[in-house]
Amino acid sequence: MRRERSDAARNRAKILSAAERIVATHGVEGLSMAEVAAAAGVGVGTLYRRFGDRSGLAYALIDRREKAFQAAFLEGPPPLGPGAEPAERVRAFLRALAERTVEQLDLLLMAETASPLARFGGAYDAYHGHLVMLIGRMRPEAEAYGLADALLAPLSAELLAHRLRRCGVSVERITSALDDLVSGLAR
Amino acid sequence: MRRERSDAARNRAKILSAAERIVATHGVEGLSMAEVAAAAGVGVGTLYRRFGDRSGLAYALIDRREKAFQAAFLEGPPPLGPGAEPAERVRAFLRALAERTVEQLDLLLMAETASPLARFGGAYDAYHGHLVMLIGRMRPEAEAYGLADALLAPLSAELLAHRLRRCGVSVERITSALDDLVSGLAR
DNA sequence: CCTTCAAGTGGAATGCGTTCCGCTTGAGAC
DNA sequence: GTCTCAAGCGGAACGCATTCCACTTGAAGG
Repeated sequence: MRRERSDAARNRAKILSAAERIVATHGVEGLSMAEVAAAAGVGVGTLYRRFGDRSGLAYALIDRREKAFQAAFLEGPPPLGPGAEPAERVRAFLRALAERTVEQLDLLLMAETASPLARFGGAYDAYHGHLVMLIGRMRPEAEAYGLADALLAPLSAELLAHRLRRCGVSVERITSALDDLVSGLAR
Repeated sequence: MRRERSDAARNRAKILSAAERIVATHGVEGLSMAEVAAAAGVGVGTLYRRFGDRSGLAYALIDRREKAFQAAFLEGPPPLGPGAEPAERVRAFLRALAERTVEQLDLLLMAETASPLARFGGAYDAYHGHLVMLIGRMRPEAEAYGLADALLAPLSAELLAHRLRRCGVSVERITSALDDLVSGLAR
């Protein structure tokens, strides 16, 4: 596939900065496609050509931090990156993921609402693969595939939002429960 | 709150049977509010008065089986109901939940898409409470609250749909991985 | 019966995500 | 420089969930 045309790249940038501005001033609720298009000075058709749909736009807004996060656990310094013990890496990963999810909670909720299965096949599978690898090193005989889901699924934006906002549970409590679970596996 | 008026009850029944008919013939995608209203011979306003929104209608369709399921694990015969060992009850519960979720997968996906936080505060919390109770009996010192989420979250309709339909994983594999996790806890 | 009125009703109106399609333009080929 | 055309563009049109509100009615009290 050919490289993006220069006017298209310019529009992509205009759209993203308009969207960021809108989120900053009116929150995620204010992020309607027509609104963003108007603020960016383009037609709505252009938004859809560039980002596919509403959730695609949301993921694009999330993307920069996401890339940094993936780089950190794949090749960054320990305890997140290679070099530390597998169990420690798993704990560090889950804590970092929880933190990142909370930071971007509104955008993630919006993205998942707009298109609920989009997160699988994207970031989720990358996290899952990473955990399967680490769990395999901790306990080669374990059912790493299912265990990885048991560690990841409780950190979905939706469940996290519920626990934090409606049950008044702290992130620390959630991550420390997962820590316990990992320690149980490591033994 | 007063009892439902007789015409209202009649309309509720008409709407539910129309909705069931539509799901049976055109699948969940065909279940639009206008469609259901027309098939039931009522106005859309009536649908909203009775069921709140699209996801409310979906949960109403799920409800009958849901009630039977809740009765089964709360007061039915072992191993699901009281009488069996806690660990065995947890395993039976998770297997039954997975089965029920798969059976109603399309409706559940639709309901969660339409209003993603609605499932918490409803059935999810009931399941969670049940598991917290059982885990507390298995291991009083454990972080039952977080563990319950780690057992439940992997059975969300969305993750299950992904694993079954896109990854080709079987339900048996998913539930047996959870079985292992529970056995690890029971030790 | 008759009166009263909260509960219930229907369907037009609204808002928003998404699609469609005829027009425009960047950029490679000659 | 000019030709060509795939890529890109804008915004009208569409479908669908949801809201709104003026009208109707079941049923309780007198």
